[in-house]
Amino acid sequence: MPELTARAALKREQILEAALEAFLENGYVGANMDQVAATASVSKQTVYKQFADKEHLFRALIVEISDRVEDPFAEIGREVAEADDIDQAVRRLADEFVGAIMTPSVQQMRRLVIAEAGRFPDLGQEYWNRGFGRVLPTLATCLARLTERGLLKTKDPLVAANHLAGLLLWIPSNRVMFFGRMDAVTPDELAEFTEAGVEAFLAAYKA
Amino acid sequence: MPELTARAALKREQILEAALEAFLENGYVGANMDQVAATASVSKQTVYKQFADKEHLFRALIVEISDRVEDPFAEIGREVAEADDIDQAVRRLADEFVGAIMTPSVQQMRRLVIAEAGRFPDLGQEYWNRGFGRVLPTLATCLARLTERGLLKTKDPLVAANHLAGLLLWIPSNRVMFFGRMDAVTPDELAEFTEAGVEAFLAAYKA
DNA sequence: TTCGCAGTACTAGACAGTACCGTACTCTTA
DNA sequence: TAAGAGTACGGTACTGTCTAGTACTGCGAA
Repeated sequence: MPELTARAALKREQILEAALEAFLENGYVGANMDQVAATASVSKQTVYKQFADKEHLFRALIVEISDRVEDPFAEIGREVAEADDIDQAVRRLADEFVGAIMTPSVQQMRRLVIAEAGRFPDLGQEYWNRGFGRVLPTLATCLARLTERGLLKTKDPLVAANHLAGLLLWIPSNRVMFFGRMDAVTPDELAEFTEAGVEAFLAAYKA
Repeated sequence: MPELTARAALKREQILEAALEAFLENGYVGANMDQVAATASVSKQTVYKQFADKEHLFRALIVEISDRVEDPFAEIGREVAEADDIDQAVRRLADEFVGAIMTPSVQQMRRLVIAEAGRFPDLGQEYWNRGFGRVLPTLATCLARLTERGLLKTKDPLVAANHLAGLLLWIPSNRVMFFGRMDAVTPDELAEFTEAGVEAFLAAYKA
């Protein structure tokens, strides 16, 4: 990546933001470069100066976004790992987890990446590795510590982390994916699903 | 639907088959009607005689496919519901379930429908209702019977069915969705995931 | 003056959908 | 059996539209 002037970097941000909107709405093939330039309040020349072509723009966007995935569980995971009330601890973990994942922006990106995984398999893998691939081990570390402290019994903490994710997210995530709308799951339902998932997880893994 | 001659019905099948291939490969926008006609060994005229336009073809395809989803669990569910060894019963159920869902054709359709759920939300819903929406209650009925017989303890069998699905499918399904290739999960891994999921389910729900 | 960019016009190609022609099959009538 | 009418279809060419990417012009800031 060559050095960019502050001005150019700003334009770049605008373009990426506009591209995100366009790709989310219409997919890779359906997105329109004229539209991207217009939404970014930038000329096409500027777009093509920063990104060689549509594909490069798309790839840069996915990488950029997946880099943004800050791991919000590093801190929470550490806290929860030292809690004494295991029911409350898992419930807290689950709430934070579901709250972070069942977000419009995350779900939309998820749908976009899945949609284009046939065209760009490497991007799907990259997004996975940088997204879930970073969060799950954090979760697992937390579960491992709780196991160490005798509050849980997990044979393989990473598997347990995946099971927690599956119990919590399978229903609402599928609903959002297939129905194409975030409001396919109401906050009340989400809370119910979460509670049911927590109970099942505790039943399976509480020491 | 007007009556079709045997001849026309055959053409229709050829077209749908070709369309399936094209849409799976390139998505809705990327699929090419010339290509569809060519693959079906049919003229464009014939395509447009049977289907008003690209959108109608796509909709017909999705409905057709989701109608084909025969419920293979009606029988197996009944058998398993009367089994005496609960570990073996759940394991059997899980194997059949995973075997039926983690299939190239099912996974590809799933990816296609999710990819186009933004453009055709009603189709996503339809596919869901006719696919999982039919299989899950069957599973739930089976779990309910096992609960009745004192082998499991499920508060809400439908929730339990969803939990079983989440435990079994979350990992491999995500892998396939994001990596865009079926071979993102080897049969060995799939067997491991299934076994781990069964154990977690039994730990949570065994009476 | 020079550089970067907005605005716009342009090029080349792709593709949905239509039109038309010639052929082959089917069904009717004698 | 034969002829003729109607119909489905393959093949192909065509139209209109859309869009990725390029080129050019003029303007405003350093």
